[in-house]
Amino acid sequence: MVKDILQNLESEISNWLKQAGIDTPVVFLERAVDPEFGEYSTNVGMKYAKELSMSPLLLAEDLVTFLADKNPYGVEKIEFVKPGFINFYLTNEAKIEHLETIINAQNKYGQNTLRVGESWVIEHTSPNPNKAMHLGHLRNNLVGMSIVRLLKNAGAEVASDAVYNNRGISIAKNMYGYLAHMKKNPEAPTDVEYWSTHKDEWFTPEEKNQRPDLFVTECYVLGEKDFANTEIEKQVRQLVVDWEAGDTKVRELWALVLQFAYDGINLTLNRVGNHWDKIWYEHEHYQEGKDYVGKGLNEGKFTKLEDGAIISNLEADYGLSDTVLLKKDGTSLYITQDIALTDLKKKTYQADKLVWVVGPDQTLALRQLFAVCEQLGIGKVADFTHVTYGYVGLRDESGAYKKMSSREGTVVLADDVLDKVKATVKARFDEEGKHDESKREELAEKLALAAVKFAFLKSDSTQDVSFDVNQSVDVQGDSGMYVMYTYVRTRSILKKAGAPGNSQPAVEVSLGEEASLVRTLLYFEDVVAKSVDDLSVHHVSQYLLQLCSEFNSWYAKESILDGSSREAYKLTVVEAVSITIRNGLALLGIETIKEM
RNA sequence: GCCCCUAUAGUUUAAUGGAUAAAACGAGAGGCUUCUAUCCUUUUGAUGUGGGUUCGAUUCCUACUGGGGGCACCA
Repeated sequence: MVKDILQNLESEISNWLKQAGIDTPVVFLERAVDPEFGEYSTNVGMKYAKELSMSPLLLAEDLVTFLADKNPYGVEKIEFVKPGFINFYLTNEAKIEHLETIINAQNKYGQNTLRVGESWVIEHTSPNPNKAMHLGHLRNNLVGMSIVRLLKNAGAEVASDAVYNNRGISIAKNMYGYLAHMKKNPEAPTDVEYWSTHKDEWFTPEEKNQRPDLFVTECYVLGEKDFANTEIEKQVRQLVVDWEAGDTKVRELWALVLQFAYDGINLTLNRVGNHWDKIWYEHEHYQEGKDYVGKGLNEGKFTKLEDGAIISNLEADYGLSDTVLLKKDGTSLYITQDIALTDLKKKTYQADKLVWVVGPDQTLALRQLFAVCEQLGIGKVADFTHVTYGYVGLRDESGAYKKMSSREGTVVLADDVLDKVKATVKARFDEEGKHDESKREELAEKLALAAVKFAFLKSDSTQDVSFDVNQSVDVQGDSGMYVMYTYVRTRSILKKAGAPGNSQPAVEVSLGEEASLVRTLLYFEDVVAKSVDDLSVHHVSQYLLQLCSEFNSWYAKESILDGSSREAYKLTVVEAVSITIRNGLALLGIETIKEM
């Protein structure tokens, strides 16, 4: 296998360097940037030249002579070149053997063992219970889920989780908005007591023919507006106090309004294939956070201010600005409950590593949380990772970049974009008269998901992106649609050829037009490994685009089912490409279709 | 004011410190009697500015400029 060939070379190089006097050489063969440099190359010549006081080129030359003498398996040619690179050319047999490796592995191709024995907990997409999911939330989910898949694919134990931050003033605004504005008779009192005995005098989302999350958004917006009125503000704050006191009727109202929100959000999450192993409810553990803060105070790690608030002490050891851990009235803050939750997560899953997939505006808050947890002995900062994802901005007609703003009404909902793409795809099917109605519907939904997911996962998740809704609908070029189309092509060829994988491939050692495609197929596992290291799946997306582009070029030039002696071999190339695309898309959470 | 992130073709995005900075969209030219043209071929065009480290810098350091985010009792 190619893996063994590379490992063998790396260890030979490593041995040579050790003999030459390097204590712990770091050697790895990387993908050569261009076919003219072979399949793999290494820069050890330049890297260790100074330490060995040799010229890089001479070092490379000596090393190549040494390696050539070993006559390593699977290697056609080794050369040293200009600044001091060493290039490795694999034999055609080795490359073709790799195709069989792919076909034998099928769905397992691309799996690795990089994180075996590790236990990870990934928090992502904790829903905001007063909003329907917009593009920012969607990005959070797609990034979070792809990290979960990458780590599982790398052999780790992974739990994904979310927190329902379901207490506090904003929920109370929802509740008030509901009481005040969703009653059927405007004359009815805005009152919890009255509501509790006249519940059917209030609208449900069904009765308003509205999705429950949009219904809640409306409650929130109206409640927020009313909050400006000091009389109403008092009532809303009273709701929080009554909730804390455990008032049954207020709790009932609270549960009802929250359920609307979560039901609605889950419609979107289920659509995109979200999964959580565990949902934490803030109201179940926020009290425990106070105990941790009290413990830290007793141990002298935190400071009590004159007004009674408890503050962190992070300046000296962490260079971080301090934050309040407990309010002067003794009530908890976001960070208070997160301390308890972090400990809970670690204990529940015996987790080695915890990841928070959260927006960049939380960076400081999370660094403070990590540091405080370390001070309390809950875990080490090095084992906590904040994976941020950049903002999703919009582009207006003039091409200017703008943040989404609920105040300006420019928030784009996840479902709206999916629906728009779906409609475009569907219209195309209708036009072409392909498939029956239900098939069109099914394919259009899957393609819309593929297009939108790919659009988000093809670039580095930490970068801000600007999202052009119209461009997302225009599904050409570097897109999920392109990759899917290519996959469908491979399936179509394999289908026409008959059952794939049955005939023993004729190993044809001369490579033709497909040479660069076969070469690219070598790198999938390297790309996946890099994605695991970076916790970002975009390397896989970029790789798939390149693979598809090369496949399509070959496809345009050469007829595959030509009845020639090379046909069986060409089919193995097609099948290897097909499997690689399918497995790559699976890492992106994109389900393939066989026809379109 | 202080802290963090960020700057690549006209636009949207790639590039473990490595070789000629890679694609797509847009604009121009061409290609289906064929395994699905949602495709292919081709032309065009970029590392914000000044220093530094290095054999080698889009990548690391530094200053400046522009953009975004954050800064104690909100979440």
